[in-house]
Amino acid sequence: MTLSLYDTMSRSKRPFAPKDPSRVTMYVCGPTVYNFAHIGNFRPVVVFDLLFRVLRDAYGDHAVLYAANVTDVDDKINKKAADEGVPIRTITDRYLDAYNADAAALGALRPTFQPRVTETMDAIIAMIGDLIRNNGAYAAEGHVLFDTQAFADYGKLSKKPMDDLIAGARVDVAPYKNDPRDFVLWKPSKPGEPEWESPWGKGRPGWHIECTAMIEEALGLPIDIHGGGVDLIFPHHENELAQGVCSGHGEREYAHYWLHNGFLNMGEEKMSKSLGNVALAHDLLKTYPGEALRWALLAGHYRQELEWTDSLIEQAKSALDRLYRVLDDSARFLAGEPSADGWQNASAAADHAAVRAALHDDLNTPAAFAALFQLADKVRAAVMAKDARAVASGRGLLVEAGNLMGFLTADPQSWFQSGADDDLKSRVEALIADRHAARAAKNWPEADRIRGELAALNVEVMDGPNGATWRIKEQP
RNA sequence: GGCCCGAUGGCGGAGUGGUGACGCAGCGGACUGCAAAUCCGUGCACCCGAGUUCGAUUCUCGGUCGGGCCUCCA
Repeated sequence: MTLSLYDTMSRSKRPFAPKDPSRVTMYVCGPTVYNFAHIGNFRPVVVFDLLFRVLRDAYGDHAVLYAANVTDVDDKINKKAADEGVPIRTITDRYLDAYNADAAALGALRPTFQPRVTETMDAIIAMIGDLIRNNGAYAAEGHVLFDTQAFADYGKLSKKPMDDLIAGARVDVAPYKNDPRDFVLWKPSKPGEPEWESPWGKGRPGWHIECTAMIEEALGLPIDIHGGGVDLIFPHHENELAQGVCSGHGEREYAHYWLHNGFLNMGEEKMSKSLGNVALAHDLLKTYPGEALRWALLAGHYRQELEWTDSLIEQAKSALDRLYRVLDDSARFLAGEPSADGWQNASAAADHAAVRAALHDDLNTPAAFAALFQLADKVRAAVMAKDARAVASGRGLLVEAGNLMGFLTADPQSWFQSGADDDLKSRVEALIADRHAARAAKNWPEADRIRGELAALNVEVMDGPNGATWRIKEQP
């Protein structure tokens, strides 16, 4: 089965072929760690995590190398550290930990490499040196600038004609620039800012060169896939590409596939911290299960824009509830049956294959979800038909297909009872036992009174043939 | 101004030149002591105009509307 991916460079969907199937490389631009990241920052995290999983599924876990960088040199970090009166590293470590915790809660696997700018400084300086030697960059007044004239293909990725880059845009025109489009590779630090020794004086790297150098060091150039948000196409990725090619480090190649995810919008407005309509993943995770947020982030195709609303999250939660209910019901049914005999449910296997096929079609998550539901329906039907081997096989396939996407990783019971502590659980179990007794005595008013009491605890009880089950109701 | 993307039912959201995915929500029924869950059934759409075609939501052109980038936001 071929994997097809939409490549921004060619503006078309094309079959994916890694340069070396035993060593598939992917790089995605990661966070600047100066605060908790908002949910929009996690769209690429989840999208490219899904791609990471699909690649591992296709080429083998150890054949895929995924690097996502951490920017830990930045003005906002400096300011935060100054405000709190703590070392910069304290800030970056703190928010990197928080970021990784949030990403994990959203079901993202840890990337193979997570390079930091501060730990890649030698490679950055070396690459700048190579660019100068290759006549791709020049030093001026303590700065080193990339010479955009030196790269004939500059603007190719973003499809921007060179002339238009000056005509319409307000480019920062500095006296030390040969051309307004030239961008900084190295610059002097301001007083009090972190600085590193370099052949061009003490200073710090420009943003774009950091990523190029981190790719080079973590994966080696060229790479198979480079990912990030659409907003990074220009100037960031355009500049990365120029640097990578002109440095001569990748046989004049950089990335074979450029993938870009669409923006996440808050209601009508673009989501950004300056507008104040921030939804931190850290906060959302207190209210919603990580899988529900992950589902919501994958509800639309990754290249489309996505409106982030409460309704979207609730629909995602309800969709997952349905799947977990099938898992729960089928597990209860199977509990009283002999263990599976290895027979395979061919119909369910076809749906399982459809999930993978949908993902291989440029990560068509909505189609994958549809196949997941079809598979779930078959498991449900097998439960109703009391066909134990069909249930066992189908359920296994459902879990496997869900896991491929980073879903259905929880035990169904804990999914429905998430948020309940042991104290609440024992109280609920006691009340359910009481209610069971009342129902056995056909004491309906008492049974309903207890159900009301459970409802007051935000617990919903469901009577089934094998006793009552319960779950935590929707968060208020 | 330049470049790029999008417009599908109450909501989210795929896809296709001709039998109207999928999910959430709604409605009717079954089941249930009543509910919930589940099952059966059901209503609801392809921005506008022109063209190509036997036939267009799907292709082409033109509009309208919305969004993104051109400013170290994923």
